[in-house]
Amino acid sequence: MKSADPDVLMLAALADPNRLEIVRQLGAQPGATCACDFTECCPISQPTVSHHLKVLRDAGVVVSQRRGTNIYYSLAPGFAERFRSLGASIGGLLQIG
Amino acid sequence: MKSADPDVLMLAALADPNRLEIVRQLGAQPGATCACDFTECCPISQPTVSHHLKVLRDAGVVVSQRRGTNIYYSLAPGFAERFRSLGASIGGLLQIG
DNA sequence: GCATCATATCGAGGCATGTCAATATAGACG
DNA sequence: CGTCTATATTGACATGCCTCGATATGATGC
Repeated sequence: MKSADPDVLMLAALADPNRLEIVRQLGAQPGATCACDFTECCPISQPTVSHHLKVLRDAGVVVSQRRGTNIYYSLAPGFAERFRSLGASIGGLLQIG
Repeated sequence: MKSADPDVLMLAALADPNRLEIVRQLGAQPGATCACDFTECCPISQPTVSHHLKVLRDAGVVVSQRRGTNIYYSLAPGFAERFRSLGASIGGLLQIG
């Protein structure tokens, strides 16, 4: 069943309420966000947050960066472009305006 | 866990290889496509195609229209816009170009 | 080295989802 | 009405995913 398609992987990564909330928070903040902050935004435990971050990382949605003990996450460069071009490839003929 | 968020619903609907293929085919073709044509594009049975089409319909991704015995599907009007605005709400600050 | 904090991994439980065969519904045409 | 084609629904099974508690890893400071 494993879909090797990176587009499906990206969509699946976003298709979870908690992960979408994480990604939205990352998009709303200018810099990077500490992983510890996500335990507050979502009603899930720390291991679950870590799991979701791994899914997002594997899908190429976010990137991580160590800073001392903490690990900071931010949207992957080129993610917005990837999302946009996927939308164009899907509904290309309908983008009238 | 039922996510009432329509964005999550839309993303989940697209996050399946066969459904994404169906949606891509709908986006690539100018008019509407007969449901019977999707049994060729994907290696799945007719009931499964019908199930996927229902998921896409429930998520507001596609719309159906009866024409005699056949049922024709096309991308829902406003889907492209919905997808685009979701991308903007996620990666808004990163859309530099 | 040892204690501590932050994050990741492991293992398991429970629910959702994709898939199919079988059957039902709906329309078209005699 | 009966038959045929096209699509949807049902029921069942297998697999996958989200979640957690427990534990491991990794970095810091004493």
